[in-house]
This record gives sequence, structure tokens and C-alpha cells, in this order.
Amino acid sequence: MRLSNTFVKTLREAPKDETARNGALLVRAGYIHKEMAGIYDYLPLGLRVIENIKEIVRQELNKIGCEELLLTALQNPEPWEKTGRFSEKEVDVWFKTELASGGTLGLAPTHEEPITSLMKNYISSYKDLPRYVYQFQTKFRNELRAKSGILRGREFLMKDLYSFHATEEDLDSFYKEVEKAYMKIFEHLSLGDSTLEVFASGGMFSKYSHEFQTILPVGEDTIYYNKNRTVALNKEVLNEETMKDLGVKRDELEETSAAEVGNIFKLKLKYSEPLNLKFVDQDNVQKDVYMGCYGIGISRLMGVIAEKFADDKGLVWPEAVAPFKYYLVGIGEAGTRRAEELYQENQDAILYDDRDVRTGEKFADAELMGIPYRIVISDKSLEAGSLEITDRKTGDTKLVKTLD
RNA sequence: CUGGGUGUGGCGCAGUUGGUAGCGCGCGACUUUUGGGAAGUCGAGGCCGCUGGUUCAAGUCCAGUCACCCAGACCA
Repeated sequence: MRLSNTFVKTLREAPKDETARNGALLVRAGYIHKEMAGIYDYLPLGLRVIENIKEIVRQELNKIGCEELLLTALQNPEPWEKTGRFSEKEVDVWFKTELASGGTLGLAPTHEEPITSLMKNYISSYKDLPRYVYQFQTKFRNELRAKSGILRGREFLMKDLYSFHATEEDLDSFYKEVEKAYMKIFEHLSLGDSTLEVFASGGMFSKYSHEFQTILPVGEDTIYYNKNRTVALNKEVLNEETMKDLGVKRDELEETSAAEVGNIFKLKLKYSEPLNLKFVDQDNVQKDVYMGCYGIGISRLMGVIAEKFADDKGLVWPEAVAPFKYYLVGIGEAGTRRAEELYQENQDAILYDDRDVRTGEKFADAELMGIPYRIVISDKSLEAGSLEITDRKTGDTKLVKTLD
């Protein structure tokens, strides 16, 4: 991408309604634009980051046999009424709207009901099981208070996976596979070291669920974990019973704040029963389908990564999610000519700053945008017959002949 | 929702006892400059969140309302 070719501009100062570090930097660097509290536009660079995160998630899920689909955001109240979740009493974050022809629709805060209803069309026999389907979808939640930049929005992007099984044992074994896939995803995102799988409240259908929490000072959750990180739990389940279940003592546990980037649940029969999702087993008996659900906050992850790695100069993207690998600057006539050639040869990997502005401004923007490597081609570097590459993270500069 | 705070060009801010709305950044033109956010000159750009009220006169005073930020509560 040529910087001269995009409408996006960087800002020297953050707008004053954006105080969280992730939001302030993402706005300043031109990745997102705020429409309203908790409601953001994703600009070209921001969209690339989102797509990179999605692709990492997609690849790991596909490896364990998941299929991608896309459900609707607008919700027919019917299935939700069957589970009792269309009422504000049960789910207090509904956005609802009216149909011109009469009747109420909801904007989906999550998708258990519609996916369960949908699968009734396709699951009728044990031969149809198990199935794993997922989507990347915009969720709408009418939060009383949106905050922390893109960490907690009213409209946000989530990956939600739903699994369907003939038996609880099969659900259990797939659940374990998802746990492993999730850790791989967080490793690819450079969050492996700082993300813990923690025990959390399981709601009414199981004792515990699991959350994936990334250690982060501005995170909204408080978690506890032991020294070698083999056991971690959310504050909401920090009690005698849980500690006994997990075999830890209070004084072994350390406290930290963290951001929830994923949550996995064994739903069991919670939705299949009221929505009547059944199958015929080998013994010709009708049985309820066991279900699990598994979420990852895609847009929140972008905020967590931005927040976690940023320094005083701006964003610092891990290579796997960065919108571009290289930020290219040509200096002088010969340097600019060579830069243009290099860009032509590697357009997918390069953000080419071909603007007619001073070099200092280009350097400052390269750092603010957090592109992993900055390439400078100048008379100086050409004399050495090479390109000058600076690592955004360490600031180290080296000369190389060609890009790898 | 409770408490506190803020709304003035794209962004950050100033605006005194009510009297023709200003500064910095950014934007346009020209000149000089050109490896760390350049300098000068000239210029464009604003129903002062919205509605109503007081007044000869409201960015400024009064009432209402909306939005946004922070802390807390909430987070199926």
C-alpha cells in the first residue's frame, strides 16, 4: 500500500474522548475511528489487522475439523422466547428494533439460539454428528458503559464456535481439542506467554467454564494463579470449594488483572432441550444433542495486542498481525528510485511512505503505526550496496542486501 | 444506573464583569529547507452539542435535554 494513496492520516494528539492506551494509539495511528462510545469504524490498516487475526483463528479451527459459516445479526425472537432469553430480565444487553410490518427483532448479542434452530434442519441421525461450526460475526450488546477503547464495545467482532455431539464423552473430548487449539492461536498472536486458561463460573449447567485471560494491567477481570501457572482461576470462583477442587491453597496464588480473550462452555443440553434439537441414535432412540460453545473476541484481541506491546513511540505489532511487515522510506533521488522498485517487487508486504513529507515525519509515523520493520534506502545505504532495516521492537538497525 | 467531569473549525485548547469568536497542530499557495514530526509570508475553514428562556445584545446567565470521559455497580 502506498501512503499517498490512502485517505487515512495520523494524529499528533489523541482525541480527548479516547483515553485508553489501545484506543488512543489506534485512533492516532489511523487504524480505527470512533463513531460513538464503544462503536468503532475499522480503517484500512485496522481492517488488515482484524483479517490477520481472523486468519490465524480460522486456520487452527479448520485443522480440528470446524466449518465456517455466517449467521444473521437480526434475530427472530421465537427461539429466544423458547429459551427465555428474549427478556431483558435474562439478557439485559439486548438491542431491539421494530419491523416495519410489525413485530420485534433483536440484534444478536450471541448466537446459541439461532445456531441450534438452524442445525435442526441438518441433524437428525447419529451419522450427522459430531459437527463443529463457527463464524466471525458482529455482536451487539447494549452495555451500560462501554470503555477501554476497543476492549469493551457495544458493537464488536467475535468468533463463535458451536459443537454438536451424540454423547457427553464426545463433547468432553472435543472440548479438550479446542483448549489446545486456543492455546496455539494465542501463541501465534504472541500472547502465549501471557495468556492463561482459567477456571471461571460455569453458570447453571456445569460447575466451571474456562476462560482464556491475557495478563494486562487494564484488563477488567481479576485472576489468581500459582507460581508455575498450572492452576488459574477467576476471582468470581475464588472460594474454599474451588480451591479444594483444584488442589491449591490461597497463599500459593498470585493476583493479577487480565483481559478475557476467549471463553469456552459445555452447554450440554441447555439449548438443545428447549429448542428440541434431537437425533436418532444407533439403537433407534431419540436423544438430545450435546452442545458446546467457544468464543474468541477478535476486535478485543486487536485492542489487547495493541495495548500490551505499545511503547512510548506508538504501536508495536507482532509480525503475525501487523498490517504490513515493512515500512519503506526512500531518501534522495537514487534512494527513492530504488525504493519504488523494491515496492513494485513486494507490494503485499510493504507499506510504502511515498508522501512528499520530511523524513523525520515518516520515521515518526512508522513508529506510531508499529510496522515491525522499517526499511530506509538512501545514498548512504546504496553506497554500502544494501538496505537499512530497523526493528521496531528493539530499535536495532542492520544492513541487508535483499529482503528474505 | 450512582457519583464526578467535559462539550467552541478535522485534532488539542483559550475565551475576563454578557458587547463583531481566537491560538497551536493539521489544510491550500509561494519561497527557502530536506536521515528524526522544518521556517517565513499569505490564505481557506466555526449556527460555540441541541431546545427553550432572560436581555437592546448570549460561547458567556437560567432551565431542560443529548452526547462523551473517568470511578463504581453491571457484564446473560
